[in-house]
Amino acid sequence: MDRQEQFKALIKHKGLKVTQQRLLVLEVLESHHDTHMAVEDIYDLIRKDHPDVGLATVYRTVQLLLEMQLIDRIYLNDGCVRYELGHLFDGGHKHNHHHLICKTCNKVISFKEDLLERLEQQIEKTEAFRIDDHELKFYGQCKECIRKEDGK
Amino acid sequence: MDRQEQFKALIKHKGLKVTQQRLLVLEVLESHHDTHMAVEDIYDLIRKDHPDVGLATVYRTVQLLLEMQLIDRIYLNDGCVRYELGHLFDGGHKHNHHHLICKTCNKVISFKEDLLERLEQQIEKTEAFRIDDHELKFYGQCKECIRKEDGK
DNA sequence: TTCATTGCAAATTATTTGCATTTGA
DNA sequence: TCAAATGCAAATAATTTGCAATGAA
Repeated sequence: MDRQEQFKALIKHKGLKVTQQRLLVLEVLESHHDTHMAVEDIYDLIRKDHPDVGLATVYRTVQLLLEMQLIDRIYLNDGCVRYELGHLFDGGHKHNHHHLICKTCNKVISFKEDLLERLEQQIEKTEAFRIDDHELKFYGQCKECIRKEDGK
Repeated sequence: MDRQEQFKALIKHKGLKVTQQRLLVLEVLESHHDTHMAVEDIYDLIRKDHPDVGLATVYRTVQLLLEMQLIDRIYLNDGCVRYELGHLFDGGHKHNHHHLICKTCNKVISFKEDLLERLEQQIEKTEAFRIDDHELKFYGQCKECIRKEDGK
């Protein structure tokens, strides 16, 4: 069962309807799976082929997908709210938000790494806090920006 | 030199003025150093004793403190923007944002931990990205909420 | 058919800005 | 004195909501 089928099943199971608009939002997020998209970005891409989809619908759909935990909300430090396809679609294994954020060009690089498990275990013990999920951002400079700065 | 003196010196050095309002914002952040405050929270606290300080001034001051890197902006996943006293005031050592966020009661617990250094080194090598700072959030349930849920 | 969903426009919320007035150095 | 800072109100930006029309089951 591919993502779209999975999504349709989930939607129906909730007693909701599978609409063109919902599929479009999902499609856009799927095809930009490597980036982090603001609602306006999603809206603009949908508009190209479907000019009469409303912005409010995109907001509502994003909200819905978020509640269904199919997408994740990301706050980078530029103040913009962005979204990306969530982990449930990646086979349901444990979720990780790992981002390298360049403070010069604002590029965001995602990476996968599971070295935090030991730390989590330690924290669960010392803080008596059950950890379900984590989000880790490193701020610094990407190689392109380091190179440019050196060249000055 | 205490924080306030340090702040006055920095402000003057920039050719800016030490005003009552700026001191008030700093004071509020200092006395709530354990929490993360929204601009409105800061404004409300200041208002109690100084009813004619304007909200716009608080926004402007927070902006200024942020640029001076004296405070840090935090995005929790409830969509609210909050601020806390930054690391420069803690002696200038390397900055860490470590938060445990309870998904049930939204309580935020801060913790200090430097186990990420090895991971940073590895990433600097494999991704060719220079890391200046990081931010780590663990989402889960705090002990109080675990207890309450068990008691149901 | 029937109720969820949509598009639109208006409302709301958070934040910023223009400007006349005030104030710190 | 005099530019920087302030308070207020108006402007802007992001998001949400009310409602009549539309569309999926």
